[in-house]
Formats: sequence, structure tokens, C-alpha cells
Amino acid sequence: MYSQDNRAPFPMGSSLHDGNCQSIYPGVGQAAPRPIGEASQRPMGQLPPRPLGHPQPSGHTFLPFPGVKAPFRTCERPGGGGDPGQARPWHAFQAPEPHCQPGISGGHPGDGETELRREFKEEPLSEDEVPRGSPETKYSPPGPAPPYYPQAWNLSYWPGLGASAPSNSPGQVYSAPHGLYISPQNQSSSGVSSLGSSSSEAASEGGLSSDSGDEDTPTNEELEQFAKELKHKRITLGFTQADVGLALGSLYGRMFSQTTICRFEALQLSFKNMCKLKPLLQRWLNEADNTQNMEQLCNMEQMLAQARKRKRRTSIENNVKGTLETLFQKCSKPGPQEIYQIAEDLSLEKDVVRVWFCNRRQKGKRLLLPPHIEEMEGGMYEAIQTMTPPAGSTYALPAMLTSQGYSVTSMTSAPMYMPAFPQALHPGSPMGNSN
DNA sequence: AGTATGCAAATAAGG
DNA sequence: TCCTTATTTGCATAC
Repeated sequence: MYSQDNRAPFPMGSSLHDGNCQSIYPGVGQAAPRPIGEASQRPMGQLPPRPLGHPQPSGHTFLPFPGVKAPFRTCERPGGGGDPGQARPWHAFQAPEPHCQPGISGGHPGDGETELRREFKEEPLSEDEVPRGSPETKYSPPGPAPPYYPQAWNLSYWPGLGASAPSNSPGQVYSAPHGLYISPQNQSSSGVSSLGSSSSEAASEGGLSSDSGDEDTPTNEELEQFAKELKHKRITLGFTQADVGLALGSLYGRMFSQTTICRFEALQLSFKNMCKLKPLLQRWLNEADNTQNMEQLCNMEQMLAQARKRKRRTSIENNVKGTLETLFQKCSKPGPQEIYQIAEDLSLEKDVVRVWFCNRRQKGKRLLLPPHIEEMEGGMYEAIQTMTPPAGSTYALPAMLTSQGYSVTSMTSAPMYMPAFPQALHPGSPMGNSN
């Protein structure tokens, strides 16, 4: 389908002549990429609604991220702060990059897909658990009242969020002024692996030591238990998943999306990933009840240091995607020059284009992989079998792909957290990732 | 309004 | 420096 030889010359002569493809990228330069702002799905500036019986102190806010939602979507480019529309190299671990782009993006009609990734079938929440939907409201805080944070989180905590720096979208971690990043120690490749031991606190609270006896690799049961506990406590304290994700930014300088927290709680991450995140969440859990600790965690420095490590996900406009797709069909492996040219024409970062092609090639291969469901086992196998192709799928093998489109085969080597497959969860050598 | 999920962008690791 | 492959993570949106 596509190969390095697939260098079909592009119709319109253009300046791309490098490597494999010769092409022409006709007026594509429309939509600019839209690095999206932190998508916290709810206003974060305020303390989460107190669980029943725990009226929230007035004016009391908890999370450092004030109204993230709306703002981040509409934020404008900083007048002088570089133009998001322009290719702006993103420097990992460097100055936080505050910018967001308006616009939309190709939404996905995501739907009707079986929950392949739910190795852990959503077991009935234990008595103390609540059904999805609006747990908070149904939760009666059994324990102590939620923490109270005298220091309200507000825009003032976010340079760039306030009047002075309108360019930053609220809630965006990148708003930290000058690359105030967390200490290098926390910047291991994963950004987390070292966290547990990066500080005495982390070491002891990160779940790496005592607690649940997971000094090394937690067992499936432990993870499962921890996820439950996390969820329970979060809800009890009145925090949302987004709150937790953002709070991790304060704790570790590395924040996570609501999605990630959600998946963690639902055990929908790979075992390895679960193990990686557990220490962080463990700490949050420990700190959550401690008002004082929280206050500490939420001080200005923490906030400023809370720069994001991962590049904000760029949202490529549909029309731009279409153009890229067209170009891909002509040449799946453009050389540096072509990439550069494409980036120029589409007003995308070169890296974004490069990565897009990489991912596109990867996708192409995935779609070609023959299914090997026979390799499946247990629940996963079951899930696969009940899976149905996404409606409107343009591709041919959805039924054999995981929710992420990976072939079943690859799933076995990169399983989600599957307690059912202990053998795949070697405490010593977590996951097949084995990168 | 919070949570769950599809798709894919970004990253890690090895070559 | 860039590719491939595997994996992580989050935007956008459905629920």
C-alpha cells in the first residue's frame, strides 16, 4: 500500500524534492493546527461540590485551575506570544507554551464500540461505590469533611491567566511563565517513574514503599484495590477526575487529563501504565485528606512549576487532515524537505507533520494486520468477539481491532491492565512493552 | 456537569 | 536525524 517506493510524484510541481516523494502541496495552507488547551472538563477554579453534608465554604476554591473549560477553547493567541498558527517548535521540558487554538476539530462520532479495553468489566461498584453518572451527588461522605483550602485558587495563581496574560488559556499548565519546570529528577522519560523516589515524600507516599506493599510492582489485586480506593475517596471528597488530574500537576509537575484518571479508575490502562501512575495517585490520595498538605501543594511555586511535559495535543482541522491524507496517498513517506514544505503550506509545525505521517503509516499497517483472535484469552477474547465495528468506519478491519485499532495480536503484547492474565503481568517485568 | 470512550497525536525506545 | 513499532495520553464528544 504504501512503501518507501511509493513516491508518486505530486501533480503540481512544488518545491518538495527530497527523499521519497516529489510533490506538490496545493494550497493547503488553511487551517492552522490547533494545539488544544488543557481540556479540563469543568471549571476547576472552585472546590468541587461538597458531598452531601459538606457545604463548601464560600469563596473557597480548591484546584488551581480556574475555569478551564470555556476559556481554553477560545483563548486567543497571545499578541506577541508567537503564533499558534505558525509552525512553532515545541520544546519539551522547556518553557511552558501557553497557547491554545480556537476552532474545532474533527470530532469523532465515537460510539458503539464494545468496551474492549475493559478487562475489568465494570464490576458492580461495591456498596460504597456509586454508579456512573453523577456519583458525587449520590455519595454520602462517610468520613471526615472534605478538606478545606483557605487559599482559594484563582486566576491570580496563573500567570497568564489573569488580565496580564490573557494569552494563556486558563487551566493550561503551560501558562507558567518561564519554563518553570519541575526538577529534572521528575523528568524521567516517562516523567513518572522517578517520581516515587524523587522526594522523601514521594517515596513514602508514592505508594512505592509502604502502604499497600507495592514497593515494587503492585499486584493486580493491589492495583484494582487502589483504583477503587482512589475513586471512592475522590468521590467522597467531592473531587472530579479532572481535579485529580490537575492536582497531580501540583504534586508532580505533571498533570493528567480527566481521561487518564478516568481510565485509571476503570483499570483501562496497561498494567505498566497503571503501575506508573499509581504512585502519583497514591500520593494524591494521601494528600487529599490533608488540608495542610494540600495547601502546600498548591502554593504558587508549585503552580508555576507545574509545567506540562507532554506537548499539547495538536488538533488538526479536518480540511487539513484531508489534505494530509491526500498527500499521504501520493507519498506516504515524504522526506524532510517535503515535510518541511507541507508544514509550511499547511501552517503546521514540521514535527506535527512528521508525526502525522508516522502515525498515518502506522495506522495503515495496523489496518492491514490480519486478526488473530485465536490468540486471545479470557475476557479480552470475549470482549473482542462481541465487538462491533464502529459505525461509519471507513476501514476494513475494525472488528478485529481493539478500541485503539490495534490488532488483537498486539494487544496480547501490550495488554491493558488485565488481572485475568497474571502471566502477562510479571511483577518483575511489567508488560510486554519492554521497550 | 461529570464521566466514558473513539481516534489519533505525542512520546519512548531501538535501529 | 529520522524511521519503525509500541505505548501513552488527551481532545472532542457521546453518554
